[in-house]
Amino acid sequence: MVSEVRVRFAPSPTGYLHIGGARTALFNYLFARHNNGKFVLRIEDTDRERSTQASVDAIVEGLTWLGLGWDEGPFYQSGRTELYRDHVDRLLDKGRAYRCYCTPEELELKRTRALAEKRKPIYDRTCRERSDHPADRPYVIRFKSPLYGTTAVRDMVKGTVVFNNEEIEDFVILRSDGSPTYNFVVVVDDVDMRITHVIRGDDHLNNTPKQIFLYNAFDYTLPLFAHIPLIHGTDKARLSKRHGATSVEEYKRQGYLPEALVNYLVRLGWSSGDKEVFAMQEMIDGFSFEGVSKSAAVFNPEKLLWLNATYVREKSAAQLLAMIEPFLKERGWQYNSQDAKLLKLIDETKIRARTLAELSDMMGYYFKETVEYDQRAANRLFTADSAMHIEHVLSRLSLLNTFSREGIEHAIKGYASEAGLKLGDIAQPLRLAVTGGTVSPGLFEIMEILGRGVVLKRIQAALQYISKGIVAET
RNA sequence: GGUCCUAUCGUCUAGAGGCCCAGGACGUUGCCCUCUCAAGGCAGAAACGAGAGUUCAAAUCUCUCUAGGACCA
Repeated sequence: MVSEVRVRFAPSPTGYLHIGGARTALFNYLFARHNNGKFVLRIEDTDRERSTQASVDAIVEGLTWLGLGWDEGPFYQSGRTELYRDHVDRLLDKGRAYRCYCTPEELELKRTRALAEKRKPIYDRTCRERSDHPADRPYVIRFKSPLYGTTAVRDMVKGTVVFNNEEIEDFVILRSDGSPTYNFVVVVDDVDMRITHVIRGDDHLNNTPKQIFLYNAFDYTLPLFAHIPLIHGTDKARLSKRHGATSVEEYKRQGYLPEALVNYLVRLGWSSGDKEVFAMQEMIDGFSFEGVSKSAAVFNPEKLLWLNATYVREKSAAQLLAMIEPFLKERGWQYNSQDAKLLKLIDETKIRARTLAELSDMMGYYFKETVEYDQRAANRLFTADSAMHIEHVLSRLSLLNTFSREGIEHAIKGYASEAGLKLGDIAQPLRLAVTGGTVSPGLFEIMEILGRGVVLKRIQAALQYISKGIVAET
């Protein structure tokens, strides 16, 4: 029987869930699901100074929001110090590690001297064969790295990458304060959690030979590695805060849908032919490392926006209303989830909105008691001439038996043709009167949704506004 | 500085020697539709980093260079 696939996502809780981290999590998740394996969440909180519970919460919430559920964990490294200590002792007993008493000052001196003599600034292994154990001096524990030969990393993305063992020093596995180092802890944890496939950012590729040394020293079987390329900002440097929004939570707040973000992220470094839009199940079914690219990808907010828009469009009005709830609240707008007219308005508006925030903003005229006019548009459209036309339309609208889309259209188009106007000539001033702006869904639909009372009131208000302006001018 | 990774339109990518004077997507330009804005439809501009080599044939293989990135300090 082939052993079960087990992968892990192992973030440090020192900030929010980063876009890059989210994608690493996603690839792990997809690989696990594709292979009916297990996805483990491990919190790498060995850096107690910088790790916070708030950050753990943010990571958990972010993953949950994205729909990347894990099967085991979260496990915390901070609760596993015994295990690490025990493993250090095992290496010591085996003679694969040793205590190093060199002081930081000595090491610094060795380094600068090596640099001056154009040698590699790696540790010179002074303490490697030392047999005394001065009890009163602080020490670190170093791993006895092989002195010659090569180490090959077999990577599912990069292929086989060969490192010269001479390049790799006797690295520290336990600091003088007794805390284990990253490379050591990762190996112990991955073995302990029976991780079969290590999928992580390619910033770890250079660490991998050290980790392979450790696997070998413990006689553990190696996992398979997959080092996925990093995400870059527009300047091709690793994505960071100065490139704009980098936390998953920020995208949530800006009104992006999790499906859209996931879909965007999966296409950043992975492809399957020409397909662009993927449902989660399609990603799971189609995912493999064959389709993962080797080079870093630049994060493109425009494309994410486009994808988000396509997902917004596919949602029903009821779904969208539920989703924009926090956005409406934030704007102080009251609403009723059973409001059929609001649902209708959402249906009319969603095709024009790219985010939930935009969708909400575009419907402001529905919630506000009165509208404020876009000033430039008002100067252009609210003229004495258009006031005259608007007044005629007003009287026709007030005469309608039923204030329906068809009736409204008939009335307005009828007036326009009788007056020898193009529909646009009258529609734009009316739109401005009713919504306060020049951009909206179809005017007749909007009027029907707002209802006779509001429409007539707003047209009257516009007429008043215009007449005031004209008086002021003359 | 050392080691390692990478290199197709502005961006994400397809392409695994002839199907490629390079395909799709976002963005962009023009046109159509149209009450505005979107959406939609149609059309267009836009790339194999450079140089050697291998081969009848190279975006695809090899080497050098260049450029970017990551890691270690």
